[in-house]
Amino acid sequence: MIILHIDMDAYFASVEQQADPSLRGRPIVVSGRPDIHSVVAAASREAKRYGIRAGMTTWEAHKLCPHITFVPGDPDKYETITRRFLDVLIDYTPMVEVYSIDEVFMDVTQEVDRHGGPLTLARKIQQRLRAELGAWITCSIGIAPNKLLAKLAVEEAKPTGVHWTRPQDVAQVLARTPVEAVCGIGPRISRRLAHMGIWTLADLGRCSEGYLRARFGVMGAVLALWGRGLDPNALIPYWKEHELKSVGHSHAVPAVLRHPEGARSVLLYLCERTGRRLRAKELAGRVVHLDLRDAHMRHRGGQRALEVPTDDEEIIFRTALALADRQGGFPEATTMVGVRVSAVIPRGEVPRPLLAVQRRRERLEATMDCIRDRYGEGALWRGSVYACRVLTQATGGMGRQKEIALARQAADAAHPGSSVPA
DNA sequence: TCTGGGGTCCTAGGACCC
DNA sequence: TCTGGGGTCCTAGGACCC
Repeated sequence: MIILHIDMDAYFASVEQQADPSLRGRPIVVSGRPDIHSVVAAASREAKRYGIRAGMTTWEAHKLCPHITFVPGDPDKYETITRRFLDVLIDYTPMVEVYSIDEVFMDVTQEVDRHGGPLTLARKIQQRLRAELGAWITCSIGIAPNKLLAKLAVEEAKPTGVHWTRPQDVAQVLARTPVEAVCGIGPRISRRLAHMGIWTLADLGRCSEGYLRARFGVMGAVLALWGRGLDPNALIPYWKEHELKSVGHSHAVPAVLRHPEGARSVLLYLCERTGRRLRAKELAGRVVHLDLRDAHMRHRGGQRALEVPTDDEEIIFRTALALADRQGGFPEATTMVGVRVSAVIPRGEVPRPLLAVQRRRERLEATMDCIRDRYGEGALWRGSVYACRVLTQATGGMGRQKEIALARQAADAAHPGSSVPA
């Protein structure tokens, strides 16, 4: 089998540089929202020269390179470009797996001979992508007998290169690859393995499956295969796409809203977004999950199953509030709020609500969706959400105590009772 | 100056039913 | 008077990915 792993180089940053010539050749960082301390989603190759890496806080990036340009991320733009490069790849074979927004696997076993071998095919693909997307958007390609080894091979190819791991090279790769380099082995598992004296994939390969199973359960069986350079995960072509399992949103809470009332408004906003996205995808979910994080980075939350799957933001919000209450309310300084709806099924399979009040709300939500589809997400706001937004944007330079007092007032005014503010 | 936002999958205990 | 085992659902929590 011949598998390609295609990984776009510094993807979000390259897309921004391609779109805006004034950003080309400059150190730039694509990050989240400007109103909170965020993390680096992508660093341009120029930024990487300063030691800036994805996952770093924007504050660290600024320290490493004071003249860095921060660009707010634009997920829609990246998705559009991803569609375009998928169109190119599908031209070569339908056996394309979309692994993430900037990574794909291709099974080109049937195609390589026609294209003059794996290396020639990989280079052809790179040239095609460059021609279609622009010279600033480049990719690296790893070639190997399976997905596990192809993903390892692409690391050797970066940036902009091609690396082929042939079957006769596998033993060497296993001997030099540390376990934590494998996708699926995180800090926790690699620490446990280190305690057992296992550092490389080859070390792992010398363990019996039974030994690993006894210690890692189901994961042990997978580890045993990885240690021998085998991959139990077959390529899943894009046309066999698995269905979405859950939909949710989470937000770091801006400093001015880090009190229970502020967190409550953020939660309402996130429930709104989640309901809207469920409706857009014509899905409804039966289990609501809440996640709250306090100033010490401790998480609390919970989940609750509903009787009937829903796409109604008010039901999601009320359920999430009940979960928060069960935990003793919101932490005094809530730094993150997240809500997620899982156990989703197609909307059409959900029985119609019997209550008139619920049907009325459905119509209201459908109308709000229409308005936002037509005039943008900012066309409609609930009072309390809008108050928080204004506050977040307008409090720069104000004293911290005054900010908090103002935020409390705004939140109190917007939702005095327990019902959802309009 | 503390550390984003979108997901998936696994484990384990308890309730409940047959 | 004491009591098995399997299946399914719910909840909590953790690990990991890009």
